[in-house]
Parts: sequence; structure tokens; C-alpha cells
Amino acid sequence: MEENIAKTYNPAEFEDRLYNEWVEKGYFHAEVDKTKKPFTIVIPPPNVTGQLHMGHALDETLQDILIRYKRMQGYSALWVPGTDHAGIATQIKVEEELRVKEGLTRYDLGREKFLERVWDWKNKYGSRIINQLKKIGSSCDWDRERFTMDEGCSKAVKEVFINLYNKKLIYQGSRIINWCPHCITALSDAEVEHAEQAGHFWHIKYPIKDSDGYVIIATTRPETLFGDTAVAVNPDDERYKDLIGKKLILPLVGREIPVIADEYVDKEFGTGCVKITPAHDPNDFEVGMRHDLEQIKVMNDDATMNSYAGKYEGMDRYDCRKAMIEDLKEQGLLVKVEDHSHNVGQCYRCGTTVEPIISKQWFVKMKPLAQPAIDAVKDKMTEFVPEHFEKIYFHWLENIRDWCISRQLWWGHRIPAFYCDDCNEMVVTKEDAPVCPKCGKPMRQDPDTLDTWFSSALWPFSTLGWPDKTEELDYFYPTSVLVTGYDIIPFWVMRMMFSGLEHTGEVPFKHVFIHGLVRDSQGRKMSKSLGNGIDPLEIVDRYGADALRFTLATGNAPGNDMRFYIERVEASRNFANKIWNASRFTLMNLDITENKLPDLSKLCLEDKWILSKYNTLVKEVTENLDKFELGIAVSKLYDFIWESFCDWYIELVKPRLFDKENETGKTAQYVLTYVLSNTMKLLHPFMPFITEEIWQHLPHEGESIMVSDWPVYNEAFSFTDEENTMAMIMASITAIRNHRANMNVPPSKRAKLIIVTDKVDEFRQGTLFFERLASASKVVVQTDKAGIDDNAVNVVVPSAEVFMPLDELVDKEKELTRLNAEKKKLEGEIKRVEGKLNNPGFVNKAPQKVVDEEKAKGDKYREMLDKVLVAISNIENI
RNA sequence: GGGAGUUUAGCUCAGCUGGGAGAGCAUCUGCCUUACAAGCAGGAGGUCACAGGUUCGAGCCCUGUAACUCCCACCA
Repeated sequence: MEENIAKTYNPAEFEDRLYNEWVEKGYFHAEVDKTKKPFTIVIPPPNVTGQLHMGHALDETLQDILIRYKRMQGYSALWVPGTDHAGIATQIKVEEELRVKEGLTRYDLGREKFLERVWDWKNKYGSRIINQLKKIGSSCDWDRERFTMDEGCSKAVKEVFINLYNKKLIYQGSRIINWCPHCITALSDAEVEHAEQAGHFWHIKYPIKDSDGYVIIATTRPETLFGDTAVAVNPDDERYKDLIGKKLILPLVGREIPVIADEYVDKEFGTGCVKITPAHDPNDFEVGMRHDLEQIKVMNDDATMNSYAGKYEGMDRYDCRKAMIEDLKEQGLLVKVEDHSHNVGQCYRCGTTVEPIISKQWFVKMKPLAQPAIDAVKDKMTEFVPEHFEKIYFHWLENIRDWCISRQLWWGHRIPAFYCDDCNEMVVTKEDAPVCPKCGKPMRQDPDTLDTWFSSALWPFSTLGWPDKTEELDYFYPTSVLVTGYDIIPFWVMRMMFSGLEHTGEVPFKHVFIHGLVRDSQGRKMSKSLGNGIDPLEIVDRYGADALRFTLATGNAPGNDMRFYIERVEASRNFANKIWNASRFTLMNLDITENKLPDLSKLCLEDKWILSKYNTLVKEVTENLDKFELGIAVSKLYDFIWESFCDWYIELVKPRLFDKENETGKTAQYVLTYVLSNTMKLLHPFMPFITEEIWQHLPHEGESIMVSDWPVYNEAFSFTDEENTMAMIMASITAIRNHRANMNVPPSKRAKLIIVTDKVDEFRQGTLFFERLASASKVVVQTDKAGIDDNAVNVVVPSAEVFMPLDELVDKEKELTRLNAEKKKLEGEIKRVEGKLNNPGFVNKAPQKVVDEEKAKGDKYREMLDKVLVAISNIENI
């Protein structure tokens, strides 16, 4: 065994090395193993061309913690990694590069050539994010890495599309969809972000035919006027009753449009007259259907005006707006312009204002699919952690509209629908080149691709082999837990749920573990445009992956956002350094070669104490992890390691370790080794690298901590008496230190201690501790005050009174002040306790245990108060 | 217009089924004590947003109020 490990913690020296060893040994690989229980996580696939950001780092860290924990517990723990082709995002990037470097558009290249470029891009950058995942220690099964557009996933996509089409759950229709004029594609409702924008309300006169009269229309999008095919009023609106059925002349166009009556119009809002543009507004579309109105689309795909806009043809929608408003003003048809802020939909990828527009697209009929997904969560087949995120989930599903799944993009899964240009026949088929069933001619495939989320929705089962009935699918599915941010529930979680239920008949995962967003130190979202992002890889370089992971796992409750700043990472790194040095100390003092505890009867007081504490830790950390309380688990580990193990246990056993003559030194070595190596196991899911490095240096069996057994609670380590004794001794040491610090007594000035107590045996076991940790020159434990100098300073602690003859050093006034403060504090406590005990309600209704505890406290405080009072009178009498 | 979350020490946040308010950072005092100054020892600092209620007992449960954040929503 090596003893000479580096003096300071330097993660760069071992993190990559250990990771490579783990990969080479195949520890990350999970197999179907019927002798074990499965535990499965599928990674939320990052965008193939993306770069690891802090949000990923948090997400992967949480998953890795769970998977490593379960692996150590003996599960066949599979973490399926992979990437998402990210249709829009990737296509935009490649188009951008093409434009900047070559001045070309995708149309210049043509579909085939362009797709080659995207694949090149994918091959070039696809491995980047995977390598970044490795840097933070992710123990994914790389043998099973997947891509949403690989052969298997593509097969699943096709299968699902055809299944749903045959069940009439996928249909093609002309509906109002969200159109992004920059990305030139349709978007689903979830892909539109709404933002408040300052806009205007333009009031425009629409003249009444064969009359001098007119009605006033208020609109926020005047350029859609060219597509108006009616003006609607509420049927109960007295003001306009006579107009219903009359014709209006559409300004600038001169076309006649009818006045119709429809309940949809709110009499109170605006002027009570609404222009109806069925091709450009979802409500107007509905109104148009009811009244059989013509649908006139006035824009091209890039949001320039088309020929219906007359002389404005070819202008951008906003230029047209400006120009036509000027013209209306000139013609005296513009009544007024009001400021009006309203919610405008924006493309979630490029931020361009989306245009609601009528378009022929493919849709998934959602109502029949949504219901089982709602029921499954209501029936607790799948549980959200924390639970309240169910509400978001339910809200989405209960108000869901049909899902527009076709995209006018080239990068993605091609829709398996084919058309015959001769006889207009359409077939949906698995075949790559079908012929027309009617006329036998070759068919033309639908040019559109599917929404990226259509393939992501299948991820939990497509990655395990579905639609084939693979062993993996049978064994690892349904997956155990999905870990993701709350922002992605509507995009992904919901869609995986209904897809899983529809296609596999089972929920895709049993738990959905939701985390929050990582924000900057001021609470702002980290974003490229703000430039406030912190690169996780830079953190890894400077502080190590363990420090990063620890920071992300600590002090954060499930579902809550967290702020990330460098001081927190430094604190984590300091913790790693602390572990490092405690281990270094242990190794320096080790001459044993086995990691096994001696007979329990050989253990000293402090050995039993630390084992008992450790035992409780095992129980609690395990319970916390089972409940997804990762932050609580890791903070308990922190406290145990830093306080119990380093600040107390190591200090307590130093005399034994340094005294080579003493047999108990050996025992201390065994206990140190045992507790440290097992604590490293408990910490391993959180900080895999440092724990492995240390475990390897300590006497151990087996090849790696990551395939070692998770510690279990051991009834034999439950030493309650020793814990109590140690608590008394430790409280006394703390009180003495406190007292000495108060009196400005330097540590070098040692003093005799006389401990007066009923628990003589207990306190005598602490003699060495008092000498070493409380600057005692000599320790006497006795039951009475015989031989104690009146001038001795005393410290009252529970179950004992400690006397220190320090008179020449002590300021009597200060001592009196301190004692009086102590007296006041104790009196307060006694008052509080007695208040409770004198309350019949409390005594009668509170559990007996609580009442007894209060009584015991009262006795303890009264006893201490008596001693303090005596001490005060002693000083006053001098 | 609905819905959710947050409000605890100077800062950032924990606080599990209601039973004497915690951590890290910052700060103050004293220490280079042979694992660690990325450290050790000790200290100060809180009306748990506010107002009611339930309870023997509330940071925690209920009602309401306020502020901040987020999500959803077709008022043209």
C-alpha cells in the first residue's frame, strides 16, 4: 500500500485516470441479469450539437448519484446515454454556418447535399457533448449509446406514426398553426413562448355598402385586413343589430364582406366589432367554419405579403403594416391609434414572432391519448417528486389541443406518407418507395419531417429495442426514474407518458424526479445572450468534477432553482481537501493491511461512539436516497465526515495512534480504516473520484469502490450508552474551551481539572481527551468537592461540574458577569419548561415521551442552576 | 384572467410525518497544536414576510394579505 499521497488535494491527477479505468473494466455496462433487480434511467438526450451547460451538469449529476447508488446496492443499474437530433436547433446552426462561410442557403445545396452537411456536423460535434458528460463522471453504459435518428429509433418512429395513423389518431388537416417565418416551419403550441410586447390598437373605419355609415374595427394586426372575409358582432348587441346581414367595403381592397353575428364577440371589448380573418387567427378560423367563410391567406412562408395584399405584395408584414396605416390615414379611415401591450407568441428557437396561419399539417389527436396519461398519474403508477409538479402535468393534459407534428424542415424523421401526383392517392407505409395502389406509378414522399419531440417521446422504449420484443425491453422497461427540469414537463415528460402507455401498455417510468434551474449569483437564468453562463468544464478544470458535483447536489431541495457561484464550489473543494487530508493522516498512521474490525469487546469508548454514529449515518443516508432527498443525504455526510470523524474522532484517537507501545492503537487503526472506507462508499455516488482514489489506497477487497457493496445498517454497532457518555464528555470539553477562550487563557497554559460528578466511571474514560483537547495538565474525577480551592473557576455542564484552579489568571468581575449570564439563561430555560409542565393540557395530551423529556430537562437545568448559584456566592464571598 | 412556487442569520439556502431555530460563505476573537491556513478552537448574528385560526404546542397545518418569481390563457 502506498502511504505517500500528495499533500494537497489535486483532482486533475486522478479523475481522468480513474474514469478510463472504470470504462475499461466495463463497470458502467449493465446486462440483463435475472438474478438481480433492474434499475433503469434513460438520459434526457442533450442536443447533438449542444455544449454541456450547468443545467446538464445538474441533471447528469443527479442521475449519476442515483445510478451509482443502485449499482452498489446490487441492482443491474442501466443508464442509457444518447443524443437528440434536435431538428430546428441543429438545422439553424448548419444553415448559419453555410451562410457565413459560403454565402449559401440550404436551397442552393438542395435537400440531399444539405443533409450530408448536417450529418457531417453531427459526426463532428456529436461526440463533443458525450466527452463532456464523461468529464463530470457520468457512469452511463456507453455500449448502449443511442441517437434519436439512429436506425432503431427511426424504426420506432415509423412504427408509431403508422400505428397512430391506422388508429385514426394521426390525421392531416388544414388548421391554424404557429408559423415561424424565420425557421420556415410550423411549430407546436409548446414550442411557442409568449412574451408581453408593446403594441398598438389600430381603429379602422370599414364603410357600409350603399351608405355613408361605417363601423369601427380595432385590431392589433392590421396587415391581416387583406384576408378579412367578414366582420362579426354579438347577436345581442343592440348597437349593431340592424347591420347584421349588410355588406361592408373592405378598406384598401374594395372587396365586399358581410356583417355576421357570432357569440364569440365580446360586446364590452374594443368597439364590439371584430374583423374576421379565418386564415390568420384561430378564433376567426372557428368563426369562419361556423359561417362557412372563405379562408384567404395573405402571406408567404417568410411572412412577406402575397398578391392578396395588392400593391403591398412582397413587403414584409411589418413594413406592410406601416405603409398601409399611412394609406388608411390619408384616406381618413384611420380613427385612432391606442397603445396596447399584449402577449405575442415567439419561436422558442429563434425568438421570431410567430404568425398564426392556416396550413395543411399533420396532427396527433390528443384527447384519447391524454386521458390514460392523466389516469396513470392519478393512480400513482407514476409519481412526481416533488408531488406538486403533477399539477403542471395535469393542467397541460386537461387543456391539451391536437399536436401539430409536421415540420417544414429537412433535418429530422421524414413523414412516411406518400402521394401519387396522378390520382391524388395518399398512402402511409413503412416502405421506402411504394407505388400507387390505384395507378401503380411511383409515389412522392411527403417533404416534411416530424417534430423532434415526436422521437424524444419514444426514447424510454425505443432505446431498449422497441418495437422489437427484446430482452432488454422486457427486463429494463418500464424505467425506474426520469430526472429532468420542470421546464420540460410539457414538451417531453407528458409526451413520453402517453406514448409509453399507448405503445407499450405501461408507464415509461415509475418516478419523475424534477429539479429546478441553475441560475447565476443574482438569480438570473444563465444564458448566452446575457453572457452570465458558467462553463461546468472550466469548473472541473479548476476544482475537479467532485467539487462541481458536490456543489450541485448540496443545499438544494427537489424542484427548486439554485444559484451557482464560485464561493460554493470553493467550499466543496475545501471539503474534498478535508477528506483528502483526513485520509492522508489515516494512511500515515496505518500499519495494518486488512480492512476488518477487531472483536467488538476490544473497542474503546470513542471507537464505539464513532461506529454508532456511522451506523446511524448509513441508515439515514440510505433512507434519504430512497426518498430522492439527495441534498439532505449529502449534508449529513458532510457533517459526519467533517465534525464527527475529523474534528472529534481523529483528534480523540491521536494519542493511541502515536503511542506505539499501546495495543489499542491498532484497534484505532482498524476503526479508522473501517469507518473511513465505508464512509467513502456512502459518499461515492456524490463524489465518485476522490472516494475511489482513497478507497484504493486503504486496505480493501475487490477492484473498485463503484462495484463494492453499499453499507448496511448493523444492529451490533448501536452503542447508545457510549454515545451518551461521549456526548457528556464532548459537551464538557466544549464548555471548558469556551470558558478558557472567554478568560483569554492561552492553550499553552495548562490547568488541573477536577470533575465533580455522579458518573465517575464515565468521565474517567475521558481523561486523555481532557488532557489533549481541553488543555488539562491533570484530571481528577470525584463525587464530592473535597480538596477544591475556593478560588477555582468552575464550569457547569449537564451531569458534572468542572473546576479549574486558574485564579491568578482570572478576572473576578468578568467571571461574575459570565456566571450571572449563565444563571439568567438557565432560569429562562426552567421557566419555559415549567410553563409547559404546569399546563394540564400539555401533560395530559402530549405523548408521554415528550412529557418525560421535558421533565428530565427541567431536572437537569435546576441542578445546573444550583451549582451556578453556589459558584456565584463563592466568588462574592472572597 | 387562471395556476404554481418563493418569503428563515449580512449573503446563498437547508429544515423529512407539528415537540427546544440549522449549514456554507461573510464577520469578530485567539491559534502556524507534527492530516489539512483549502486549516483548528471559540463567539456574535434570526419577531422563521404580515394578520388571524386550529392545537397542550406552529417555521411546518388552515384562512386571508403583501411582495417577488415562474407557468398557462384565442379578448380582436
